[in-house]
Amino acid sequence: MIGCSISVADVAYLPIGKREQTKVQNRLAILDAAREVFGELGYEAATVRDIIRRTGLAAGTFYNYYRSKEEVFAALADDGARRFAPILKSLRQGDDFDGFVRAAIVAYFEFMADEHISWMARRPAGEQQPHVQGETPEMAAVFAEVKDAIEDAIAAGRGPASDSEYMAAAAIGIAREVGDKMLMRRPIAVAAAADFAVGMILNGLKGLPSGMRPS
Amino acid sequence: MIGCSISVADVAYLPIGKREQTKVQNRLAILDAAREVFGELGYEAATVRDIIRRTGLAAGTFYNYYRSKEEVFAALADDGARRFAPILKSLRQGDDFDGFVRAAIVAYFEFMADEHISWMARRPAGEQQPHVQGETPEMAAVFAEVKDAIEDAIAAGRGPASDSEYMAAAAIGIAREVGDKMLMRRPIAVAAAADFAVGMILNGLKGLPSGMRPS
Amino acid sequence: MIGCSISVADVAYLPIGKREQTKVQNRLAILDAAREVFGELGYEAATVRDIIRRTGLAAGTFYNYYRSKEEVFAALADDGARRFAPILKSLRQGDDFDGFVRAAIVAYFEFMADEHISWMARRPAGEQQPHVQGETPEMAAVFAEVKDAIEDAIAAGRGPASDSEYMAAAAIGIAREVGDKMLMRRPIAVAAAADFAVGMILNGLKGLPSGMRPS
Amino acid sequence: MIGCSISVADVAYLPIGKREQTKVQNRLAILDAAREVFGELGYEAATVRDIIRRTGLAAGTFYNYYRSKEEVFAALADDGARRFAPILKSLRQGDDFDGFVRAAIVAYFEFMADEHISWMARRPAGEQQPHVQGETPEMAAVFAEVKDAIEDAIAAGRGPASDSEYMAAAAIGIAREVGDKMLMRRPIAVAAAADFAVGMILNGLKGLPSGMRPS
DNA sequence: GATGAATGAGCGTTCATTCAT
DNA sequence: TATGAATGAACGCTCATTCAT
Repeated sequence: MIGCSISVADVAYLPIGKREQTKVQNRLAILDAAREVFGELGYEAATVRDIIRRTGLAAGTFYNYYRSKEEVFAALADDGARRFAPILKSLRQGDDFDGFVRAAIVAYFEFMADEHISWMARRPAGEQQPHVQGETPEMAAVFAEVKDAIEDAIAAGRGPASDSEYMAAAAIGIAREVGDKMLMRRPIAVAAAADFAVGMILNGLKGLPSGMRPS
Repeated sequence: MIGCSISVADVAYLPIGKREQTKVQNRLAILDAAREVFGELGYEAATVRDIIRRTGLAAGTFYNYYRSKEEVFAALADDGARRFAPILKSLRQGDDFDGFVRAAIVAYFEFMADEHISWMARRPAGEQQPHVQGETPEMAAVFAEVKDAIEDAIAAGRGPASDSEYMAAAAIGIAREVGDKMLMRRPIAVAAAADFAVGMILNGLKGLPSGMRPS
Repeated sequence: MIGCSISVADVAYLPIGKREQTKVQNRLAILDAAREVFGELGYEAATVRDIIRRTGLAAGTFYNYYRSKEEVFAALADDGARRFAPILKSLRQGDDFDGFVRAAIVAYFEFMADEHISWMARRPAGEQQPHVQGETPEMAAVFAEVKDAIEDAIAAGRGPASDSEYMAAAAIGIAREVGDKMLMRRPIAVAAAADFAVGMILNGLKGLPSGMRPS
Repeated sequence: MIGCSISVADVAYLPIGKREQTKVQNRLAILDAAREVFGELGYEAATVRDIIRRTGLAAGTFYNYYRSKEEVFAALADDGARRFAPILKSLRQGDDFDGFVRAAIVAYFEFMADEHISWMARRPAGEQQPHVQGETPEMAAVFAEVKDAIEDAIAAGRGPASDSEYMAAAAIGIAREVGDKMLMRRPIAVAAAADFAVGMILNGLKGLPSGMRPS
């Protein structure tokens, strides 16, 4: 399990008074609500009102924690990136390119799957909104991190010697599109999707084993 | 040169009077403004009033031409798809998979380049907006067409036998990301980008010729 | 048959050229459309656009004939009053008060019934709008005329000697309310309604014959 | 004195803080403004923005209290009906028809007079709008109540045996028209107007005492 | 005179944000 | 600090009216 969503322990690791406890809880309530709203409506359609409505807090309280929709979005994204950072760090160090690619893809896909599952699980059973978009700010942020890592690795010459910018772009494109498809299948098969994506990145369509079929 | 953006001549081949001319001009002004706004803000963030403001027309005038943001967006997208249709049609017929992929990518990249150039050219020199997203509705529509074509071809078993949904997704991801990068380089080198993308799709990073470098 | 709706003959009784013919027709088209619209939507909800839409004429053409919704409403009302004038005139002359009241009520009810029937008849069969209001400007104008006549007669001392303003108000109130109910029954029974209203005006509830029942 | 219009004391019997006071004041300001606007322009012509403008509040504030023109109208009408309910209740019980009619008319006229006086009084001296229609939602609601009562009584056979629908209509017509005239006289003489209306309903013009004259 | 597109004020409503409590 | 009503800019859209054709 790579990522776990924000919890009180993440933020309040020091002895705290009643007041701070409330502050932390409010902050978490806002973040949770925001994640849901962004995931359901998408960034543009989401409004601050949507978020505060879901927290049960007063409108003004939101602004004690974040100054705008942008800021709470960034906070979520940062959280995703922060949780992903250790995994990513280890990736940047090895010098086996194939292994690096595989590790990066696996890490990214696992993160996505975890996020997606925990996000879906949090929704009440009978309450299936029709307009779920499915990408949380965390996923977007982690994607950006993976993208940077791949670009760095390729630019640093750890991969084949070709147009490094295009190479990174291609790898990223594969990761994003195959990752999205992966989330739409049941069960979510991270390993299979990662195998596919890595094979595709390294060897293209022609290098794929002919037996692969959707599970 | 595959597509050329809408011009007065396309629509008003029989200009009879001033009234008709103004109508055509206004329609084009709205379409141009809408393309810009969608390109800069994205579909969700764009508002009808943004479009109106950029035309300099009165608010009510917009509604003489289109009933909503959706409708003007659809008009732009349809135009892109319409101009792209003939090229696409020829693509779907051959049965050489490699050739098909190459043709599809080349067609898509050429369309993007044309659109991008004409879009950029239409902007006044000193007026470089900072928030340009760069994807017009036309590009989005054409991308969707190419995506369908690739998915169809792969699902029809014209490519290697593997997980066809993932295969299509991977090819699409490469096309989109490499295409976007291509537009950011000067000069815009369609052939080189297409070579890269096709090589990547078919043979992956490892199959790339080692000499490719950004021009 | 007391009233007949406006016809070409009413307005254009002189030899006329083609152009005048058109002008008359347009004017009538506008008046007819306006009557329908006012009858269906009521004065407030009706818009100039509703009227011109129904004529098939251009928007600007309306303003060659009337300057506003108010003006075309007034024209319809005037027409009603004009057609009703002769009947009313004869009423004002006799000196038998009971007879005057009966004649006034009968004339008013007959006018209403005619208008209502011809207005209903003009609507296409399958096209029963749900929001019909049922009072045309003509009816309103004729009602105002009858009101004046009754007020004049009572103020002139032709009726019982009491508070003449209240007397007229009471008579008017009866005429309006009973008249409206009359229009809602099928068949529309003018004579019976008039009998009732006259009896009520002259002798009150206690003077009514006990056998009267809705037909 | 039957009704008295809404006052702070009615609603805020336990004023706790400034917030609550302001809320009550705003609600009343909106209701007062709405009553004026409806009285002057009529329900159809009145707009939410007319009401807002007259309160001096911001546009959005209206929607903190009422969701629409319909809702604020209903609030006013409900208030009228609510204040009138006890009087009406007692009316429905007796079985002396003449007494019932008198009581109903008196109650209605007294309510109208109170409303009218308090409404006029609330207007600044120099500010006599020309377009006053004079019927507030409260009056309309109470009129509707009286109408129901009379229709019920007559339909129940408590009056003379004749066409009960027409009978009720006639009585209602008298009440409305005579009541309106009453409001235009100074001083407003409720008893005299009621005497007149009752006499008229029961015995018609011919049964009126000959000495009645406007005071 | 007829046309019908252009105009811009105005409508109902929502929203991010502020600030007195 | 939390509250939640007040604010007013902005939105999508309609309308009466004008005026070049």
